[in-house]
Amino acid sequence: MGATKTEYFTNKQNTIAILAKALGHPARIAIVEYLIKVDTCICGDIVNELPLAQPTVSQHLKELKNAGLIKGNIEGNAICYCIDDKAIEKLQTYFANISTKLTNKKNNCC
Amino acid sequence: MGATKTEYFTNKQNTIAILAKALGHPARIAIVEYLIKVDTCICGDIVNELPLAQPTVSQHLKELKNAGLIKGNIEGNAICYCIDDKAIEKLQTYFANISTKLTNKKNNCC
DNA sequence: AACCTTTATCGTAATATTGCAATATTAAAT
DNA sequence: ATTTAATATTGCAATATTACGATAAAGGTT
Repeated sequence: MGATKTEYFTNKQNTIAILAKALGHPARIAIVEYLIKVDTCICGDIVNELPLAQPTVSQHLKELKNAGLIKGNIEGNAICYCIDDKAIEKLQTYFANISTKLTNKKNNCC
Repeated sequence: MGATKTEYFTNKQNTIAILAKALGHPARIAIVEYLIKVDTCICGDIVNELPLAQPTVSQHLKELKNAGLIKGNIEGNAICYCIDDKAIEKLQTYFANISTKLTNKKNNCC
């Protein structure tokens, strides 16, 4: 075996898991933070920001893109990457929600 | 190779990545959601809530615990699991923060 | 003590991830 | 047309994850 049994879980659970998994690597966190920091789509230059080889960075970008966290537009011979706001918003809403639920908890914890 | 180069990234980036990674599986999302839903520490019974074998659930619980997302107290022959509020709060703050940054963006996107 | 319940660990198979050198692709520049 | 620059893909080795049967450990119950 060894393959995640996605079919046993809800769409929402799978969606959040996919987004979380995509951010489950420091390089991909660093990429997302960089894209937010520069406050614009960035064409080129992401590779130079990371301490990893170009193919490795390309692969991380691909995973972020597959998860829907970033978008990439071809711009000449470069590619322009930006954050996909919707994905971040999904995560923000999700954690704000469960955080609220925790605050309202009776806290009858052992 | 194949081992994550954590030493190349900041502590904060690694911390968020570890938490996100722990939530990067629908079973672990389901466990966290269940712990929040029941609004108390749950002693036993988590295995019955999931469509996975007991050793698999035990392993997922271990990973959530290692990442600091849940706490487990031994209670007789059962174990009492609860959410670790601090970890959820870390994630909530993190995403609220980058979400705000995105909203304030000039949006000079390609 | 013998038994049951609950949870953890071991061992193992299947699969996925991480990282990079080598190479390919694409499009602009000369 | 050739070169240059940016990014992607391929192929591969090392490692990690996912899942579960079998078994162990720990603490109640009878």
